[in-house]
Amino acid sequence: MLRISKLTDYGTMILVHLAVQARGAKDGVVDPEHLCSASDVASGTRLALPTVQKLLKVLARSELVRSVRGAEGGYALARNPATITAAEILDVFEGPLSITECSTADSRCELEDGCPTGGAWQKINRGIRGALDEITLADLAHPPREFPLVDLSGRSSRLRHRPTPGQG
Amino acid sequence: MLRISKLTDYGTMILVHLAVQARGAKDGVVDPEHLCSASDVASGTRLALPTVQKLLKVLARSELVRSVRGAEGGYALARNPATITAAEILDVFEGPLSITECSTADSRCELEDGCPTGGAWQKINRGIRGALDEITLADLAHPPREFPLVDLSGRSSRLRHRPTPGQG
DNA sequence: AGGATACTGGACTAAGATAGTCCCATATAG
DNA sequence: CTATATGGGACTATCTTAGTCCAGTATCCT
Repeated sequence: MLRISKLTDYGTMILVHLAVQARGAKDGVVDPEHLCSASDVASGTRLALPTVQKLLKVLARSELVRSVRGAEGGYALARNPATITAAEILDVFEGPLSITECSTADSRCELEDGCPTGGAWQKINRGIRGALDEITLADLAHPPREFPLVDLSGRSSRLRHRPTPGQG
Repeated sequence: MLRISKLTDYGTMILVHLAVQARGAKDGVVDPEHLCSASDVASGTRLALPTVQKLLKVLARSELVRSVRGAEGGYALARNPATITAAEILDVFEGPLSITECSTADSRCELEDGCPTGGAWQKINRGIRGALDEITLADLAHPPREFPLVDLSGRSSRLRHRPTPGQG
């Protein structure tokens, strides 16, 4: 379905949570240095703690989130949300995005000569990446009313985020 | 990976094969009515016959390919390749594309109120679909030199299509 | 120093999706 | 009637994903 995985979806929620917290959603004080523990994020996003821990570890290894170890430690965005794009987020969780397996490192097209599609998928890739480069984490963290919520299909206009089972 | 499945990739190869055959690649005679049997397509694309049969059945149920049963039967494109978009092809094999599970029919967002991402993914969806609507099957069937083969990653610039195992 | 807190790294398992194959029924040409 | 082909669907092995858990390490505070 050309669909991102649930973990990527959850990871985006986590990033949004961090962005909102840094913006001072809780006490009105803007503090880009504000650290959130994994527990904070889990309760704030209603995701299961182990899952949140796993995803925060991945994020901390990326350039998007920084971490502080030890008591009173936690996680915070490493950069301004306006400079973090959806393309970067997908890269972190799903690797370099490409619509087909070729154009990745281990590409060995055994039908290369017989493959009549040429490089058209690359053009598609560029279009997709272009769309993803346009959206920033700041956009995602905006309150819904800032987006007109254009409904493409006449169905739901919200993300569906299920809490992971086994908690709560 | 935001990656399409192998079957979708194979299905696209099949469509390209049908487009090229109708264009008269074999004997120079343009014949939009030219029927290809599943065996023809399998040998032409070097994909395994059972896989090709399966995919052609899916395609025949869509509006993209028509079929003729019985001896001397086969498959042909139902429409001009220039009117078949990549978005349609993905729809056939992977269902209506949406980057997250919401905005599909069975959407029940249990965190709807707590979900702070608003409708931004919808914007991403629109961008992606826009890119996919720009590419037609005719583009895909063009010889490679018609596309500049812009290499996004400094790696391979061709699709990787592995023949299905179990067929010599 | 020592305990409490909290991130780090990786292993592990269950569930689901995917890829691929095969069988039987049906339709058509000769 | 037979050979050729599509139609529909079941079936299975394999891979990926989702989710959990454990042992290790760093830091704060008393």
